[in-house]
Amino acid sequence: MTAEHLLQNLNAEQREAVLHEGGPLLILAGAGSGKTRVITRRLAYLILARHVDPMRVLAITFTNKAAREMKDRVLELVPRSDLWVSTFHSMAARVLRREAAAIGYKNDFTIYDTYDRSQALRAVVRELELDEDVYKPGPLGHQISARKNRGLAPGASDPDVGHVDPNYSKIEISYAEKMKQCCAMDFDDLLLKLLELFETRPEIGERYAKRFEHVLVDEYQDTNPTQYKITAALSKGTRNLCVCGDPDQSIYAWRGADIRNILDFERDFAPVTVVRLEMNYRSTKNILAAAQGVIEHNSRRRAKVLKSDAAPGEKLSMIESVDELDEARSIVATIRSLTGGKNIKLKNGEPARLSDVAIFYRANFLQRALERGLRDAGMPYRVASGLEFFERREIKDIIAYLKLLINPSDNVAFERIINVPTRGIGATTLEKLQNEARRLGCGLYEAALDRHVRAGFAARTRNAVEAFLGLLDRLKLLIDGRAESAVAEIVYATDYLKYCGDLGDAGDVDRVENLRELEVSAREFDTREPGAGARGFLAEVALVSDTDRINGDCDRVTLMTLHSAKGLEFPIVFIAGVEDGLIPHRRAIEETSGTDGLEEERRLFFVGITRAREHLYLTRARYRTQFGQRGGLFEAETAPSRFLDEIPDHCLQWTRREDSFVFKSSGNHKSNEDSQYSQIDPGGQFGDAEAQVSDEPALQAGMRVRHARFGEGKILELRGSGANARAVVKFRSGDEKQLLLQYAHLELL
DNA sequence: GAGTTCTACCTTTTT
DNA sequence: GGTAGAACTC
Repeated sequence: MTAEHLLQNLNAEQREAVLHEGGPLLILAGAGSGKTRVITRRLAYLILARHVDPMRVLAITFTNKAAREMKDRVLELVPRSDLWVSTFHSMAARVLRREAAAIGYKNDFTIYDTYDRSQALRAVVRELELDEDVYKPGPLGHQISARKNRGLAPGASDPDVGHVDPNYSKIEISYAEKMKQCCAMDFDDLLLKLLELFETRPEIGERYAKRFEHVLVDEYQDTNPTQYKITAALSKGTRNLCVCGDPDQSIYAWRGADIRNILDFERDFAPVTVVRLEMNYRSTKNILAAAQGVIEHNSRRRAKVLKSDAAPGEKLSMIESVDELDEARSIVATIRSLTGGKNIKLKNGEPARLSDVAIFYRANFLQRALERGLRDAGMPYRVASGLEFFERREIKDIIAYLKLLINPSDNVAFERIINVPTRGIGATTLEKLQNEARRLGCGLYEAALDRHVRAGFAARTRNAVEAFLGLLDRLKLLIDGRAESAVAEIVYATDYLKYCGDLGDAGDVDRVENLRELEVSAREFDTREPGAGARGFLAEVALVSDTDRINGDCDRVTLMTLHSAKGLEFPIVFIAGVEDGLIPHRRAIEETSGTDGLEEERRLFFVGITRAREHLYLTRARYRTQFGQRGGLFEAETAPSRFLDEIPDHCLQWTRREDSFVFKSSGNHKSNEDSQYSQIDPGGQFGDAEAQVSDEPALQAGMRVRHARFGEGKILELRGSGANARAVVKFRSGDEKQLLLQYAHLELL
């Protein structure tokens, strides 16, 4: 590869961005404008043509997966170029592991995720003897995070609010102390401590600023104030800072991102070269027109129109189905019609495959129904979003062992595993240990190691605790070895597989599977990062999300949230749950002041639309189950998203799936998939009289029935028809419930 | 101290 | 409908 090659197939603006020599550069890259290509070429060009030492280039991405991809793509252009590509968080962790002593931490500090943070906060509230119903760990953590991101010290008063609840201040202070004591940092701490390091030890900051001759930050519209300061600190020396982003794709204000970072970049880093990439190479004209129509409704926005040479392509489809299961089926049916081999060909001339298809949704709970639909239809899929693997109990348990072995001060890990698998150490013993630890001013593990402390326990407890300590002692050797053997040994030595069986629930097979998978990813890590070992594995695992775990080489449909879809593209895209209250999300509108919340929702929808290259389907369920039976089921029909009105009419075709369809389908999913769609009939009433599933006896008022959950009761009244058929039942408990027959599975007595 | 059932809450989005 | 912690029972 020569430098000349790196400039091929670039338009004038892209070329300018690649060639820009030094000094602050702002790349305003519209959706689908070839940003990734520009960035990777630029990095390669720096190395090949300007002979910058790869070691002296720092590139920051939004996710670990993006980091890996960027690194791979640069390696394709320039083999053996050892760039530093990572997220802000892993970059911070990496620097801090090296420099921890300078801010009074040990190198082996633990990284707490949101769950660990909640555990720590729960403990704090308990220690302070405050009301746990008032001070809930989730919201507390959120608030602490928000305050940290605004640069407020623990317990500091908030100039914008004035009065701060003194109990809250106490919690915040104790939490900070606890983190210090456990030698732990949460996600926000990683960034803040890095900044603290740079500020309190300027010579260290300068060393890094000097080391990085070029700094590049991708997705700059989603950086928060702390990240802004880190960026500024790192690029202070050379001023060779290139940031890249799109204000229209800013979707992380809720976690402290500040869109002003990108809007004010020109002012803050003046003089700045600005390159605008506005030629869209990704989507059909129809998709682009829809995206443009939507985003133009944002008032706080610099006008920008994406250009395109593409063909108009197909219209977008809006499919309105009966309920969430029907929605899933409609998606399956559509995918089948697109990918069945003889069917459509994509622009590249290849027939569409399942891996060309992605399904996006606003909230994780939508995933379940979609998955069910796909699974029932036997359609392979993979889920690339949210809390899955690393949130699993068994995974967290094994990781907690690793954490404690590496960082013996980690009280949260200690509490998690002292009795997992169960070994006869209960709440009483733990409480004693906590008291002793407080008295001695040490961690729980250290307290347990003290024989005087253990002397206070009953013989049986003492034995159990000593067995536990012995176990840890034997495992200790593992932390300097390979990640795979550490994981495998912990599972083996704790007899964890047996414990999985003892839990006696339905999930034990999955648990064993998951543990296998953990071993596999440990092995992969060992191969990928030879020498990093168990320590390195733990460090990585703490910052890795599930999104990072998906790999592209299998022929499956991909499911993910709209947020994790950012930066990706697919030939065929479905966005499910395009309903008001979901997109835009109810809480985004309610909780955020003014129109900001709504505008961010609109950007999120825009991000979703612009992921699609050729085919875009929007779907909605007219009735959506939320909170099981209690929620949305009995509420009025969902409303189509208000954003749909913003899509030009000529781009969008509406389709409505009929009600009776669901009933015919009951029990036999296969038959539905090729069932007909019907064109919307504005005047027509769809509800028909076939209220009952054919093989179920007709219900009548007065009949006695049993419900799986509510028990026995009497039908007072029957209402509605079709999918809407309901029974009002008075149960023994005295409760009167309205149940949808379709779901209630009432048993006749 | 362990195991079972009960209850509340949940559903924004993630490093 | 599913989870996680609390309350309750043995």
